[in-house]
Amino acid sequence: MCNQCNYADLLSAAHLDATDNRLRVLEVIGNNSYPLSAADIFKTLDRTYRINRVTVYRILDLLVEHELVDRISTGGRAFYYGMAPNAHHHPHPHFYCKRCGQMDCLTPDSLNVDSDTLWKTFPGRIDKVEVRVDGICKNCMK
Amino acid sequence: MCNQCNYADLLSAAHLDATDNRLRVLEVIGNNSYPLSAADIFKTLDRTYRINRVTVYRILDLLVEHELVDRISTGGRAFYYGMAPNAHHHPHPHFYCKRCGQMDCLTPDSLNVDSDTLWKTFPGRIDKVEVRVDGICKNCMK
DNA sequence: GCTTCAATGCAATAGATTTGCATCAAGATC
DNA sequence: GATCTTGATGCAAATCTATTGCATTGAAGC
Repeated sequence: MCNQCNYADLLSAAHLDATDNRLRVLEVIGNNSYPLSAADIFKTLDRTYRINRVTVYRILDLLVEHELVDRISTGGRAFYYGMAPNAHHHPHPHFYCKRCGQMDCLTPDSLNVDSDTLWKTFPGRIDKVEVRVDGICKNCMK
Repeated sequence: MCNQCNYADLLSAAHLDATDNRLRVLEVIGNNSYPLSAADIFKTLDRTYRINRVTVYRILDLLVEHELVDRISTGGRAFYYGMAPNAHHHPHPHFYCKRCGQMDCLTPDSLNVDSDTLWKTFPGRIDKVEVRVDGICKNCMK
């Protein structure tokens, strides 16, 4: 849950019009404490405002392209979406439960990843380093 | 390319019959220097021996389940498959080029990941830590 | 020889995402 | 004010990847 991000500002800083749909998608992602799938986001929005599934996908693509939102791969088939790193959101690893499909955010320092050397020496362009822990969550262990 | 793994031994150590198809799938994965998609593996095999796509998927599931093969997520839609960590294969991060879809192995120490604390303190079961670097590869940069 | 069972093939289906094309509304232009 | 343009959206169909259900086959055990 983020009380610090102003979603309209984020959009305009990325030179994107702040349409109702874009704001709503961004709010759903930003107000959630863990990443969501496109289907989750669609379902959440569609309960209140009628919106098309494809519109959600297109907005997600746009937000990812403009680096407002992070597309996170899971151990499953669907991508999950969370806020991209910015002033209020630091990069952090995720935990994916392969039993229930829930994805959680781990604290930025729960895993210590030193990628400095790679960034300096890699013969290509690095956009991001994704760290994901797979396993079974506490709830599913019971 | 692995000259050290004996695939029949790996299978029997996992209590799996060493059928021709299983051996071939394992060989394709083990003899390749970077992870392959199920479609890649299928195409490679089907050129020489007629095999069904579903059989490839089923063998991959089996090998992943028995931890002979690692299912690796990419920044794209398909999973890629590489040898699971064993005596001759150490865990290592991967690089995924989002332009050409090629996935490369990075050296185990190109990124320094310290996950000891997490393994000790995490309130659930951890199966693996996947580290993936996304970007554009040297070739696609030209 | 007969039974059993795992491995495989084939066809159909599922799930996530993308594409093509139509529509609509807000501005810009005349 | 009428027209043109453009970006955002909706809807239907297609695509890609993976999975499921059911039939077949072939070797091992009896």
